[in-house]
Amino acid sequence: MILKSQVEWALHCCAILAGLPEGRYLSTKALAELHGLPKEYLSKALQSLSQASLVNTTLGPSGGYRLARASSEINFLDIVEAVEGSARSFTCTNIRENNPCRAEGYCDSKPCAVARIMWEADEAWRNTLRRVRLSDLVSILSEEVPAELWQSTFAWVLKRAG
Amino acid sequence: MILKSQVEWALHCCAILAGLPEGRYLSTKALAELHGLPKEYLSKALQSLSQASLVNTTLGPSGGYRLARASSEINFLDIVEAVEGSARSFTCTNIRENNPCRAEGYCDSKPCAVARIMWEADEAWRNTLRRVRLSDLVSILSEEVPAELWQSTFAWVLKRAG
DNA sequence: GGTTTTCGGATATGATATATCCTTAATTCC
DNA sequence: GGAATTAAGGATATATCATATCCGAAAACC
Ligand code: FES
Ligand code: FES
Repeated sequence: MILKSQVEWALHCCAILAGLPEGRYLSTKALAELHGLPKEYLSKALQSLSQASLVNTTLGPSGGYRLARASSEINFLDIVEAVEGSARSFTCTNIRENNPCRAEGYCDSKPCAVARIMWEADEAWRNTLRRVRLSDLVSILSEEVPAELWQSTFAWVLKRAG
Repeated sequence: MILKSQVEWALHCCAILAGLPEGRYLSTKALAELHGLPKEYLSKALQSLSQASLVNTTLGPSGGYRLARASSEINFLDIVEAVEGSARSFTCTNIRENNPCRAEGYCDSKPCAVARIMWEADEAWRNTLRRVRLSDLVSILSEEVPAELWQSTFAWVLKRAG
């Protein structure tokens, strides 16, 4: 059970977009360069964010991506589910139905106990991600990343933001 | 991020083994038949349980599997990790290192904030699974499964247990 | 009109999950 | 001792999914 690397990419990109001044856009090219990622493939992750309405896009030479709402209104789960999908990690294939002792036509009323427990764990994972806002990540980063690097990075970004 | 179906299989098999009388073994063949699963492939899941020391095995005509310890001493995480592995679902590929603004040779002191948050969610998932014992599942099942089916199933199992 | 950009579709490649087969060694039963 | 049964593990095949690249269309900017 491994999340795709697109999840990491999307999170880092959102953190950068969160620092963008109102109304400016940042292109896939800039985001790919900044993170050392394949531009074409990163583009797919950004498209997922766009389809989930987490970011707005515009075309043309000064186009690119920006957050669709305030970074305090976007949480980690929004981003993770945008690229990873919202399907549960555990799927019940109902093998209990194959029990040869079961009466013909017998139908279970509830989802089975095994699945319910696994789904509970899934919910705990989701709840943790739901509680962390993108703005929280930005706060942490702005404290942890050396001030010099933090500033030069946003200077670099602003030079490329349309 | 999808768990393999072996996880479901292992959980159901453990629930059955938990109902086995002291010292008896149940073969892969019986477990596969009971759940309608490919015997050879289910065998791989059971081997994983064996390598994790969750079950004991014995060879020969009356051989098979039994729990290595009491069902109250085995939790869901034990079983899930036995077949799924214990690697974290999120891996930090350190793309922050690719930032062109970083000074040469600069080395980060801690794991990055993104990874720490994702790992926290992972821990929440694991903790939930850790809190549920195999004996808890058996209790739930014994209440939920119709008494008739529950009894006939264990009669079926006992007839095949060596 | 030419350039730059997002978007979607097509396609290729690699890794992993799923599944089967076969050999070996241990155990039971006769 | 010999035959039958079983788990363990290696080899292999197939399907699905993650990763990655490429291209054409449409939109925006100059
Ligand atoms: S029948 Fe297996 S998890 Fe529901
Ligand atoms: S650098 Fe991306 S998660 Fe650590």
